[in-house]
Amino acid sequence: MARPRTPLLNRERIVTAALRLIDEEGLAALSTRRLATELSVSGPSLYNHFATKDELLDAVVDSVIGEVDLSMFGEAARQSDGDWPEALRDWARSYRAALAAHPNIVPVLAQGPGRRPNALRLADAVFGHLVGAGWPRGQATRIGALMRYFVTGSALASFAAGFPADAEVYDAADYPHLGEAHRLAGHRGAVDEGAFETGLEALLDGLALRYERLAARRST
Amino acid sequence: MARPRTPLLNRERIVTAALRLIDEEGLAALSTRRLATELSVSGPSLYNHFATKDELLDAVVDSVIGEVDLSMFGEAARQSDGDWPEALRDWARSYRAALAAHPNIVPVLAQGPGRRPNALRLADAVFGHLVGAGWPRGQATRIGALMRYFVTGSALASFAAGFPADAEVYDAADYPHLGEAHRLAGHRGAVDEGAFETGLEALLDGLALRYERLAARRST
DNA sequence: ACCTGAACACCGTTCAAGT
DNA sequence: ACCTGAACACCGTTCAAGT
Repeated sequence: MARPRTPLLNRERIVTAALRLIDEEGLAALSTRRLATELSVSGPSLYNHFATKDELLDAVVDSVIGEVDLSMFGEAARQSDGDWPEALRDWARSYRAALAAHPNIVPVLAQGPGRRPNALRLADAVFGHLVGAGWPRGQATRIGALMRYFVTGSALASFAAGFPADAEVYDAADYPHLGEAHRLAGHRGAVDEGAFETGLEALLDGLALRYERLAARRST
Repeated sequence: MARPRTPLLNRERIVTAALRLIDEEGLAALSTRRLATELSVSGPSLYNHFATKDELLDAVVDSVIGEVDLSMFGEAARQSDGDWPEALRDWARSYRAALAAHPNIVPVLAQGPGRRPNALRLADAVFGHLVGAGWPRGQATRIGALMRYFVTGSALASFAAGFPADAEVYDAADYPHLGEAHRLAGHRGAVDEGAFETGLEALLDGLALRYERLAARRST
């Protein structure tokens, strides 16, 4: 065939197929040869669109981050300083939802923004909003970091599904308190969602406490 | 050579060498052939000690979890109900330290305990202590989950090191608030440690608030 | 410019053969 | 029981050749 009149591939088609493969069969299932087969081309064809597999993975990761809603950090939203917990809450939920839809790529994404535009935009929006709300820059950095820790950790894997549904695993002599652990996997959605929401609200309450202390110190 | 009089390998030697390879060159660098070369044997030799590469990885993961201190959950420590935040704080620090020493294996470990004894022991100790301190079982499960979310997220990768040290990356037109982000990587330890400690204390404060509400409801 | 097949240095794993 | 070399079906990537 050689070069066709209209190209068979483009970056977007490749990224979409790669993400689907990662979602359905895991990160390890994404090989350039397998992906090429999926796209009905030969293995080396991909190298006309991405220099390396790593560059392709970068594009996949940034497309996932692009799904995170940042609108709550816009100018219109920043009317009053006290709004930051609401913004952070809405953002964290959207962030988690975007990542949890593609858990197998989270370990790559968690390495940080690197030079990926969508990831840098996200970091910029969060940091800018917190500083605008009155947080000192050093604190704003830490809050951005700890929120990423919590969200990536909660999207990386289901807590409930990490416990085998087989009751035989939990020998009462070895694990006296895990007698019901085999039932966790059956309530996967509720357990994981509940843990995320409890953690998020606890974090926001704890941060609000620190924000009040800051304000009190400033007014003296 | 064939079978030597004293075995060349055992599971412990293999696990130690595998963890070193993962730490120094990343999870992708761990191949059975490479590991065998490192141990001065041929590739297939490893299969006398582990059925698959996955089984070997499981052993590596559990050896890392085995480093987490659980002594704060012992009988002696559970004198009074109000002690749970201190125990949780000490445990979270030890948990994070153990994982952050081997960040490249965290994605594997974050999949949950599976059938790994040390991981199950850890889950059992945390859950048992929280229930013993008066938390309802459902809440105790969520707290165990959210703590794992936060700790694995914070050990998975450095937040600071995720931002390239190259100032050119942060074009002011695109990222108006990231003008200093290139300096983050230089303060890697302080930023990551600070974010973890801030997040941990905020979480514990937020949870203490909920614990008080629980106690208030019970006494009415 | 964009695709192909052939080739290189790798993988995980199986298996028969050795002691 | 524990190691070996040979073999199988895979990898990521390069490159010359085609249109």
